[in-house]
Amino acid sequence: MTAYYLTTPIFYVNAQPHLGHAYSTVVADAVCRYQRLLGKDVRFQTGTDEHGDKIVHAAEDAEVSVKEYVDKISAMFKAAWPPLAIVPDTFVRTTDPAHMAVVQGILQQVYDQGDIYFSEYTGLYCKGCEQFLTEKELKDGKCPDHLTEPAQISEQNYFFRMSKYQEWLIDHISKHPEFITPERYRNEVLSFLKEPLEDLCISRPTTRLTWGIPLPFDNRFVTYVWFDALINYLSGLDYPAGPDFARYWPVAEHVIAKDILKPHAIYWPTMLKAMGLEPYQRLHVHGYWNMNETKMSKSLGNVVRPGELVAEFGADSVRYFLLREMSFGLDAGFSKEALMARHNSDLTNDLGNLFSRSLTMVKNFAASVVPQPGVPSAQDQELAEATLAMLGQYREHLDNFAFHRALAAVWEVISRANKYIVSTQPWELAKDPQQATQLGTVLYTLLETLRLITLTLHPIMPETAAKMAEALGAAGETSLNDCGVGGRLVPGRAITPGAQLFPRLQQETKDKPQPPKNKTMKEPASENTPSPEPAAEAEGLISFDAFQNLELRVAEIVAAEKIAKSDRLLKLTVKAPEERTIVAGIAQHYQPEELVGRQVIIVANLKPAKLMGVASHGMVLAAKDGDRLVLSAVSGPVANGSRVA
RNA sequence: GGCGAUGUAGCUCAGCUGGUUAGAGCAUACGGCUCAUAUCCGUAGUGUCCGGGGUUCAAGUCCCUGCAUCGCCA
Repeated sequence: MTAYYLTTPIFYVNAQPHLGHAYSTVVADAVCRYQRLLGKDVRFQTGTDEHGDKIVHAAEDAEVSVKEYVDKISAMFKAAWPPLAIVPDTFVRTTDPAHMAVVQGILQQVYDQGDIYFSEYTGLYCKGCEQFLTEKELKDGKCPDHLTEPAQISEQNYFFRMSKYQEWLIDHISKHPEFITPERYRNEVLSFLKEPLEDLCISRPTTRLTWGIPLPFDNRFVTYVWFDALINYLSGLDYPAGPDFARYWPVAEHVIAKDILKPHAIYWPTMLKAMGLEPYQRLHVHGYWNMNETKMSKSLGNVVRPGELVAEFGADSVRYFLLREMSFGLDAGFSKEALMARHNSDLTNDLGNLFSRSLTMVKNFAASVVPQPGVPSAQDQELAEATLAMLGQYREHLDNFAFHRALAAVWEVISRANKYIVSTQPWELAKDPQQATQLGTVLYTLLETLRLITLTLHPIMPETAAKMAEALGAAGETSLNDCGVGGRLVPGRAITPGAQLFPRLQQETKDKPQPPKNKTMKEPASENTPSPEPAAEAEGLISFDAFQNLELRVAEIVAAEKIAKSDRLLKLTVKAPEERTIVAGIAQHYQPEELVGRQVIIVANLKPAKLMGVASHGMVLAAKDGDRLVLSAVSGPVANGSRVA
């Protein structure tokens, strides 16, 4: 069996897991599941990076011992993955004795062969921070934390002779176009390598830092950062003697975010070369998730906790969103609205509904078994062929980590299948016994399409794919090579429709005049019992139901202009969160330019009306106080579209 | 400051080696169907392809330059 080895970075434990960590790890998990689908023997590794002065300081701030601190945060990372349906095979901690021993062995080896030497390092040192600062970190030439000028001091340290391997590295990258992907990062590395490489400082004196791995050849120093962290990719395989190392290292691939490109694309291959090892096969570099235009980081308050998202949307929905929304390699924007939109439109409407309507028809028109197909018509064949073509694209894109493209290809087929149902009209065929064969062919083609779609979804949405496979009676079929061919579905097999795959998320999908929930709640009441409303209305009171019918939402005004020929009306463009036009009679009280950016409360489900020729979709609430008119507002910023109740 | 990336419809983005009227999804409007989770299908718009120069018969796509955003600088 062919082997496959994929790692995420090991995450630094100075902060809790956030969306960026989750993304790297979801990507790796999805690829590993895909490789398993291809029948490979897969090893999937992640872990935590636990040494260094930042962690010592974080522990001090938390008033716990460093050991307690790293144990706690590392455990949080470990616990973060199962809820996202992420299942690593190994979880390496750099404080594991086994890892530390491997690091020391490598240091000694490289030292013995002369690629580590003792020298002097000069830099700007802040006594308050007890560390060197780069010029970028300085504010007006001073340490931003202590507001003191750092001193120019020299320190003796050990250096890795990285420059020695520069030419080799340039040559290797040039000869292996796949070594660093996407290509933009490969170019970035090559252009960086045009400048002479300096040697890498790999130690810190124990007078400054003791929380690290002691250098085996000089116990006055601990090793610093990369010679510790990067080696996890080997120590997790029991380098040097373990059988896992021999098996998996030759097929090693890494997933990283772009901020650690240089260590992985330059330090790590040269380190490996110095150790006499082959470099990894491929390095896959992804971008950042931006939260409303600012980079996500723990220092800002806009951290999204993966666990919260899973609780709100479900693991599969979050995984799908992360893989579908970001073009691998580029940055992407994250918002709950976007996640909600993907969930409702791609998952609930397109996939979930296709699945539901297809299985219901099989249940109603074919007694819940896979029907015997007849001779396929041109339309039937077209769908079947498009599905098989999709499988090819899907594989090609996933091989290249182009998740968004792979998923676009799958959803193209989902869309085709929905069109296919409309044009074949199985419910009409079902009315005419003479067309039973044709009906059978249509339903068979649909089930076959769904079976293949299900196969492609296993790596992306494991829980959903399992449910779908179960309903299709294909639970055990998880080999893309064996099952990823057409016509494999056996007529007569039982089909068992299950529960809804993706419940619609209601909170921010109030675009439609009425959510179905209200309707079903109200209907029994109006049928079975006399409505209490008339009596209440007589006293000027309305029922709660009546209030619920009113859909109030917070909307942000993004544009405002006067309507010609009207001195009272303004045409407003608002985000609620979808964009809509509302005409408001407030021109005598507000200037258009002072409205932009304001959040107001609107009635979102008002019947559209034309005012002075402009269609208005909703109404802006305002208080009337004699001649004054004051717009409604919320007392603090909230997400556009938030329900007011 | 140096190196690099990004800037395309209201939103999120796709556009490989330059070549017919610049695309998709979402959102919006209108119409149709009823198998389905009020879902699905069809139709309809809108773009100084960041600005300014240039190369070319032809540039979103190449070159120069400016602006904005982001990353890296061991």
